[in-house]
Amino acid sequence: MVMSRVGRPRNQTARRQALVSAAGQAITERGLEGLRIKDIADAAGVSQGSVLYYYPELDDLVLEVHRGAVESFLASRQRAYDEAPAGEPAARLRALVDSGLPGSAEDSEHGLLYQLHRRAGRSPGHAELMTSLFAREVGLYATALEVGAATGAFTLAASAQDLAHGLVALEDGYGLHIVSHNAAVRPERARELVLAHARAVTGCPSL
Amino acid sequence: MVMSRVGRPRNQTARRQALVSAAGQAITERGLEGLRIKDIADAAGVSQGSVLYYYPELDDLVLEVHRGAVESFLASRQRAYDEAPAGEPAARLRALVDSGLPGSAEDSEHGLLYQLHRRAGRSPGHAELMTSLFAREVGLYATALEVGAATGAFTLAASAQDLAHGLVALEDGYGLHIVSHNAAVRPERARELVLAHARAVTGCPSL
DNA sequence: CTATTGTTTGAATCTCATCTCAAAGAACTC
DNA sequence: GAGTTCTTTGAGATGAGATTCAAACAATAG
Repeated sequence: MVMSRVGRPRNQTARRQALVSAAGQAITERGLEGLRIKDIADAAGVSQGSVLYYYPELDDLVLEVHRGAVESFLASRQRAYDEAPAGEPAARLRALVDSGLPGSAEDSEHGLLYQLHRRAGRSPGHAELMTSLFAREVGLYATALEVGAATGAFTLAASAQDLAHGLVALEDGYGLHIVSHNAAVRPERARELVLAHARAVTGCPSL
Repeated sequence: MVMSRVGRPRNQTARRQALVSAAGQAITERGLEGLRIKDIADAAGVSQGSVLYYYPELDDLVLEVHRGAVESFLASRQRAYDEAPAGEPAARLRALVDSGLPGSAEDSEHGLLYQLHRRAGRSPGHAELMTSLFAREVGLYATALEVGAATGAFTLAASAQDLAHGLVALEDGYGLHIVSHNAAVRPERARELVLAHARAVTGCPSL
């Protein structure tokens, strides 16, 4: 007798995706600390019971939100890089810098990411996501730097890896202050300072 | 008739100080999200009622914890700077870098600070503290850089202010990853990279 | 000492979000 | 259509923590 395929295997993945999106919205609005099942349910237009049906452990849902935010952020940076003219390493590096800093204190994409990163200190899963994000951002920068060095546009002051590390860390530092409403770190100024640093380590004046 | 000075004006400030210290401990142990009045009371060795007696608004207490953490952190950096040999700008700068990075993922002083900084996005009071901390750290670095430039030990690649900004942001970026358990950012490596950056912008090989 | 006000406590109460669950509804197989 | 499983709901149980409060206690003035 065959284990027959019966019943109602609907669009679990679609529902889950909707819940992840709704949870991201709820976190953006009320913060990670004040996150309530009700908010997620409301944002998704379903009942509280449904949320629990798909995610008996809320932490799993939050982890999915983090994963989604990381992937979408990386995709948007990759896109920014790809859309800049391939023949101009400086333009591509600039595109990376622009895509890596929050545009304002209320930038919701960056805001959500920083919120979720907070959990990394206490949750290995979140730490892993943050580690992966960092490594892939470093990879993006390292590629951009190496291409520039290969074409002669850049003269690297150290290994592409190390410089890429520094750029990502610098970005993260400024980004943290921007989303934290540090009045002394205006987005435009942060952008200038990161670019100045990039200029210094690549020896490329046109940055 | 004189408004007579009667009653029991005891050591309110001492009690408050004790509560602030206890709250800092509780936050370190359980995180800002999981902070319970009971934890604070236990850490301070008093009843829950006493905590509310002094801080009807828990937020006020948390803000005091933040203020205390900022002041003590700045004092320790100032001390590190002062204790390094006054005649050696490179040594003083190195001392600043060392005091600005968490020694490990479990560094409780840095961990507490990053925890508290999280509130800055939603609370003006916390944002102000973070802004003040940043400005004063920039001041420390700027002084160190200017002294070095004045004595000829450093050749600054840009204004001391801008370079100091960059150093603090870099530190914060690495610090964030360290306390977040990003496995790719080891404290020792972060220290090396910050020093390399300092070396690059000061032109001082002995850093 | 006594009155007065500051301090502390712990138990009772309130609040609010999570968790549980039985029943209703929906899609799919046969 | 009948049977089966998946899905959704909402109301009530549960529970953790905040808040209230009256009573006990302490220190100081006079």
